[in-house]
Amino acid sequence: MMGVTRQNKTERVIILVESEKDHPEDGFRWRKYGMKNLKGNTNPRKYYRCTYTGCKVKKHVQRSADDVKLVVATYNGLHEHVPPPERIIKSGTNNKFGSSMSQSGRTPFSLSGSQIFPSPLAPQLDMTEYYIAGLSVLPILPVNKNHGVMNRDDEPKIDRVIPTVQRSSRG
DNA sequence: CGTCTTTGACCAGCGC
DNA sequence: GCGCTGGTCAAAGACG
Repeated sequence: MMGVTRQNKTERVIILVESEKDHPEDGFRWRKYGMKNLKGNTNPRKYYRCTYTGCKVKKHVQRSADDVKLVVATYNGLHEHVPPPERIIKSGTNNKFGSSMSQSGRTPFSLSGSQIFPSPLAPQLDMTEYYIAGLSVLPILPVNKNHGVMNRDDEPKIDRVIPTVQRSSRG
């Protein structure tokens, strides 16, 4: 059936990203399955589901009512897999893992271009790093304000904010 | 032809 | 018990 379950026990990761796109790339493949206009936010919330076979990870993306440039991506669950290589390759052909890392050599963490996902069987890994790795390479900012995001079930675990601003040229 | 996006309707949980 | 809100499903259309 619908299966409308309040997953307040599921691993939840909330990431704030400054992006002009409603759905910033994170390395995984997502399929949109719904959209809803929520109260208190003029921007609609979009629901995505991981299309990876067997993966039940879901996420909803919503623009902050305070900053339209701020995209709040809430991940429900953990990926028990790694982003499909094809995805990485395709993305890398442009400016994702491939060029961005190979040329700049800068990595978000201790990850290397060939070891971005060291263990595909490590669901306990901090998936946030994966998300961020796929999103962009930027410093982490402390989250002081909740932007009024999710206050219904419990306190969400906002791991970090990722302002994807073009700061590379600014220096 | 296959995949993905869009959109409306339905159902469940919570508050009053 | 009723109403509101949030979350998900399913069908149709568009694109590669």
